[in-house]
Amino acid sequence: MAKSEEDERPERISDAEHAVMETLWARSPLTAAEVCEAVCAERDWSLPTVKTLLSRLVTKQAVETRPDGRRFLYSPLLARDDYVGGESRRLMDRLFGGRAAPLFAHLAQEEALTDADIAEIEALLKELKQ
Amino acid sequence: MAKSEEDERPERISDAEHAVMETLWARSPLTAAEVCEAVCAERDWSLPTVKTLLSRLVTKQAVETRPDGRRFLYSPLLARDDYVGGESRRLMDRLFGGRAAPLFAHLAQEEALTDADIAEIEALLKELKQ
DNA sequence: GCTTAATGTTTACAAGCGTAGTCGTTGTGC
DNA sequence: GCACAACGACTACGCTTGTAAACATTAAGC
Repeated sequence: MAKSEEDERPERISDAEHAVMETLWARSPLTAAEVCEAVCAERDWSLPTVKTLLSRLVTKQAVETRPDGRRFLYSPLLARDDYVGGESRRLMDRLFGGRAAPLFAHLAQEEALTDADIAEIEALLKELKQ
Repeated sequence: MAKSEEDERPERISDAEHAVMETLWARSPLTAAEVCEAVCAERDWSLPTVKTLLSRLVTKQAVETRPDGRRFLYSPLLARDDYVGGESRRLMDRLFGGRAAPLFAHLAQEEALTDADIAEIEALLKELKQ
């Protein structure tokens, strides 16, 4: 047991793969055909493309399969929150020295914040402080 | 003038390229060798690697060159703020429906916010509201 | 004048990604 | 029983990325 690292390699999920994940996060389990129904139109993909992406996601252990007769039902293994958290953190680390405040400041400065956003954030802050 | 699109293709900057950009944002203009001095150790790169990345960045119009005798001085053409803004927006759009509040909520929930962050954000909010 | 060191340009090459076609198997309708 | 449709697996292929070596040019030192 010289290798304690196991395999915990998060295995980056690509952009196209992410679109498939979103579909599965929205509803699962789904067959490959159902996933295609949900995304093929929007992204202008063919069914084979979706199948490839699903396979890759299975390899990356982001999606799991359950046999259902002759076909598979696909479900997310990776939780959306984990993915979102990882990506957010990556961005913060790369661009804002790992701190949230500068990120926030940037958004504010860019006027990317709506009044609703501001109100919502204020409410969150209040909660955090108590 | 049938083509009004010109060329405004933001041309995604890769991870490795970004490291070079950070160097140039920190100080510029720099020669290739100077850029290498700044990043080669950390990323374990060789000078040729840096040269390749610089060329690609020039192609992508993210960096400009000024001849200095027989060599070039490299400077960023793309402003850091623009890059950071674009990347932040991309993340928000992809993962948070384009809204800042959910992103913020996520950070809060993940306890990625330090007390200092919270204080800073509060101050920003106050400013925004007035 | 000629070798050499510095510097940009070109070429390389494996891995990852986007996109999709082909193949082999197998349940199903007739 | 058999043709066919559905489905996953395998293969493909061009592009980008990470990483770097080979090459060409040229200023500079001897």
